[in-house]
Amino acid sequence: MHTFKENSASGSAVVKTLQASSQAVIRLVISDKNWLETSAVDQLKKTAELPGMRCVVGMPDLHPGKGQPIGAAFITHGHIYPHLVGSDIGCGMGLWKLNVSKRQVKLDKWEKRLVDLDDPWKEGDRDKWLMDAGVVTKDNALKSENLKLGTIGGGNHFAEIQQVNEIFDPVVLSGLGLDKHAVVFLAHSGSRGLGQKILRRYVDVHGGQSLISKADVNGAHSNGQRVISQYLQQQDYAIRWAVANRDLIAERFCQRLRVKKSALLDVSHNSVTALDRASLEALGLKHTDTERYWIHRKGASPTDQGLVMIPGSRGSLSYLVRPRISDIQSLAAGGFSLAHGAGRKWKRSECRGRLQGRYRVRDLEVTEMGSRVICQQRDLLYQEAPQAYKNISTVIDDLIQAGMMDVIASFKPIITYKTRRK
DNA sequence: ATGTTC
Repeated sequence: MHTFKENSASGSAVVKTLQASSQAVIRLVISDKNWLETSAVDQLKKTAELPGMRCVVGMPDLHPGKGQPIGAAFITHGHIYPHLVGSDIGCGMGLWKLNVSKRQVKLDKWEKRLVDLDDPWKEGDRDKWLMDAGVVTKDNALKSENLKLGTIGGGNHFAEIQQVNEIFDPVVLSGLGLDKHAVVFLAHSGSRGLGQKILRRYVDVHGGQSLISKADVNGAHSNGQRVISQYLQQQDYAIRWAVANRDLIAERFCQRLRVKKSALLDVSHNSVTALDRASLEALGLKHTDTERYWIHRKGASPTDQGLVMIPGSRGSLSYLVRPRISDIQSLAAGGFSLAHGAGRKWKRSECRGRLQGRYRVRDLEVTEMGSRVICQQRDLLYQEAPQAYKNISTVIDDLIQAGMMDVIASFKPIITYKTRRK
């Protein structure tokens, strides 16, 4: 059991400082009523020991990952760690408004129309789609990944048709053109094999080591500046590729459903970016010209990109939220990041054993909310069952209590698409 | 998370 010291500076009982001394501050935006695995905290502490690390913050959806935890923000000075961003560079949430109302959705008919969406997009030119989106590269090895553009992928990725459930801020919601009858499309996907290829290039050479941005560093990392700008350039390409990917996923679904879409937001939760001066000041850090401060987000949404969609598990509500930019001190205490979802509670490997005695495949294909889940992979269906995830309302509550955001509206799933591949 | 593979 851990004992936490309250962070009196932030004035919040949710934000807890685990470690304030030594080189890096460790904080958790996690209340006592939230589920938290010890191994995730151990992983967080381990990353705090990396050279150049200044601040690590666990989000309310923090859970263990492969070496480093998922649902966290990592602030470094002078160092970039590609492996902290992970292989799915640019993974995130895209949200669109559909030009239909909830009563126009015919469940059976729509479900039947959602076919041939796992294979590469053949109805159009993938390279042209990227070109039109301004996503171009001369790197032929990266171009070869374009085959998968417009596909969702596996794991926790999904596409979901949702309806408005509850409205908390009618003014902001109507500003988006949404009312209580609105239907939206949410895509959670990333850069597929592209991000993995980019990460591999750096891990093969540097392992878990950082790329050092220090301009005048000597010795082994004297080419650090060049390596770091290469990584950032490739990362930027992967992020923009992932945005175009989510847009094509939405386009393919809309063509099947014979509806029109209009974009509402697209926010990535896996990336590394430089911290701006105002953020540094809020953290009490000094701005320097020779070395930058970097924020790595792994399963954490940024608070400086406007509205954010935080989905629950499949079969629970998703929340459209607005970061409280007027309270920069609370945002700083929370690592300028929000949760990216509910967060796993159980390991993938243990879900089937825990659930298959109580739930049959048919029980999981229709959720307690009455929504449909299209997932023809039995193991994945169990791995992604709502029971395998934390309670999203606790995650949302923790972020509100931390003073970091306000909820605009909640959304209820109608159809979740995972895969038709057996 | 992904692509490849026993």
